Parts: sequence; C-alpha cells; structure tokens
Amino acid sequence: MLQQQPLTGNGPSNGRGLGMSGHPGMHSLNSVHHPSQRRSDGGDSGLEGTENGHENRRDIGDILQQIMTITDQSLDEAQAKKHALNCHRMKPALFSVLCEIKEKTGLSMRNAQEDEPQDPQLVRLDNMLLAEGVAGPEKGGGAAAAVSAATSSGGMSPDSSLEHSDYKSKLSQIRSIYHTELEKYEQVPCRNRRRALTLPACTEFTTHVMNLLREQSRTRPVTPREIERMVGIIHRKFSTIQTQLKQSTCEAVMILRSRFLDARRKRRNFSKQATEGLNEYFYSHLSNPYPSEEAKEELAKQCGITVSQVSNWFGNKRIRYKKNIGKFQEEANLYAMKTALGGTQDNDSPHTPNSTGSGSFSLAGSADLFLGVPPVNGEQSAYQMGVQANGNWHGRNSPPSGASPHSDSENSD
DNA sequence: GTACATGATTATGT
DNA sequence: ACATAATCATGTAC
Repeated sequence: MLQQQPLTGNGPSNGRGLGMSGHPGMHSLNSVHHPSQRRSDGGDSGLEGTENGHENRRDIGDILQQIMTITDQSLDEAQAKKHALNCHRMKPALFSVLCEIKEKTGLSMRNAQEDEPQDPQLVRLDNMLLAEGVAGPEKGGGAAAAVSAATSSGGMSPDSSLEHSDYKSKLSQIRSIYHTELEKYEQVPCRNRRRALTLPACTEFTTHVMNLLREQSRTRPVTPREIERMVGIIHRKFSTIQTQLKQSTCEAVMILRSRFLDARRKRRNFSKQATEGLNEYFYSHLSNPYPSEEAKEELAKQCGITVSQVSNWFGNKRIRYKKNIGKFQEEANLYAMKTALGGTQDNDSPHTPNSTGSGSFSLAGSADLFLGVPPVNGEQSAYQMGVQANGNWHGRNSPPSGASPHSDSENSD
C-alpha cells in the first residue's frame, strides 16, 4: 500500500509527462519519495499485472543485463534495445529505484546551493553602470551628463567639445557592446519568453539542456527535480558571466573616464594670440588686474579659451608678477608700448576692472602711466607701482592709507 | 636630462 | 564666490 502512493500521481506536476509520455505511471514514479521498501522485495505487486516477485527478479536481471551490454552494440542495435527497454513493463519501477539511489548518493546534489541572495557587489555594479549612463534607458544626455558632471568643477579645456564627443562615442560603444552581451546572458523568465524575438543565449541554452535531460530521462534516471537543479546551476553560471560582464564594463568606463580626465588635465599652452590678448589686458590694467565677469567673457571669446581659463591665467599672472616684478618688466614695457601705440586691440576695454574695490588702487593707473618710463633697475620702476604701493593688489580692499599719494580713484585711462 | 615656463588644481582666507 | 599662495604636472628650450 505504501508503494501505491506514488502511483496516485501526487508528485510535483512540473515535469509531468515530459519524455515519459508513453509510459503511464512513469511521471509519478519519477517523484517517488519513500520507496525504500519497494526494493526489499522487488515485488511491487501493484504494478501492472505482475504475478510474483520471482518473475520480477528475473525481469530486472534481464533488464540490467541488457543495459550493461548496450554500449557494446552498434548504434542501431542500441537504439532498438533502448526502445525495447523503454517499453518494458518493469521500466518505471526500475527507473524510480535508480533515481532514488542516485538521490541518496548525493550525486545530483552537487552544486545545489539554492538561494542566491542579491549580491551586493552586483547591486553596486548595476548602480554604477546606471550612473555612468551605460545601463538604463538611452537618454542622449546620459553620457553627456556624466561628462559634464565630471568636468563641471574645473574649467573645460577649449577643445572640450572635441573630447566630449570622443568620450561620448567611446561610451556609447561600450554601451552597445554591453547591451549586446547582456542580452545573451539575461535570463528571460520562461513565462515571458514569448516577448523576446530572439531568445537570449541563456534561455536557449537552458531550454536545450532541459530538453536534453528530458529526453535522456527516458533512458537514464533523471528526475524532474534534478532537471530543475540543473537549470538553477545554469542560471547561476550565466549570472556569474553577467556579473563579469558588468565588472569589465565598469572597468572600461573607468579607464575611459580616467583617460578623459587625464586629457583634461593635460596642459596645453595657449596660443600666442591668446597670451598676447591676456597680457595686453593685464598690463593695461596693471593697477587693478581684476577683470570683471564681462571682461573675462570678452577675453575668453577673444582668446578662444574659457572664462575659467581666463581666471586661472589672471590668478597665476598676478601672483607670479607680484613675486618677481623685475622679471616681468620687459614684458610690461612691451605691452605698455603696444597698448599706447596701437591700442587697437580693443582691450578697448570697457576697462571694467572688477568692481570690487576698484577704487583703492589707483596707484599706477595704467599703461599710459608707465609708458614713458624705461625699465630702470627693476625694483623701482613705475610698473611696480600697481603692486607696490602698499604691498600688493589684494590690499585693494583696504584703502591706500596714505601709501598712495596721488591716487584717489581708479582711473585706468 | 635639466631647468624653467605655464596651465591647472588645491588649500585656505576673506 | 572669489582671491591668493603653494603645488602639481606638463610643455619647452637648452
């Protein structure tokens, strides 16, 4: 009676009938749970018309014998034999016993670590890919946003648009490779499989293995549970591949990004015209070399650089000039001359020296002031005045405090 | 290879 | 937010 239970077909319904379609009772035997007694007598009196254990034992011996010799036979012979065995009335019983033995040996349990909790590393990778604009929806601005985020802090190099598009194209290359690959490995749940026109490799492979195992379960003990486990293993393998793909994609993006940032950091000297324009402005506003925002914009346009580059340049120039005025005398002279003579160069300037505290510096007005003064001996030349009167420009907030006799207002012209 | 020039970055102050 | 000062990192001349 115990043996009867499996036959009532209460086993899991998935796997049912697969590859066993021609064998009534087979599917239920596949999922037999405690048939241990069955082996003891080999009886199975419940099985279709078995008269006695004696005959059964002979049957089984016969079957085993046939199985043992099957590999020695030709393909055709073996095929025929397989079919015959398949139809043998003892097959279901034997099958279930073999399955049970297999289950007990733990053979099929290998690699059966179930549950795969969401890997935190994978989550991180996903987030990163999303942030970099590789994963997620293709929004034209994705890559650009990442780039501008990366560059917003500092000034963009003048050819940033070039590098920009370079970065973008490289990133979209990575993106497309990533998606092509990911498609292969993505596990499309069987239920939604119809959605995809081309099956991802994972699903295809899984289906293939499942079919193979089902087919093989006709001739060797393979339980549906085992098939399920195998599917699990395959999925895990594929998700490992997926993780690796994500990892290397992240790496590629990082490399691309660092290269881009490096390129941004790379220093390229400004063109001669640009330096000239900047110097002209600087020396013609020596008393207050703080271009206003508009002046900076103007200069940036004129020199083909960015506003922040202009700011950098002026920052560097001021500090370096102040540090070593003597060294810059010749240059100052030159530009003063230039400005005085041609003046053409529209540093025309709205001489908009930065509004902040402009009033305080009037020491040496501007170009015109040091025009006539040859670079005497460095230290005392009129050029320094802008700086020297009271130490430096940044006293510009503090009133001249007597240090500058002839000044009360900034008059750059 | 070295020294210097120069654009960019960073820390700090206002 | 902007300026300075120091520093970094690279370009360039020798």
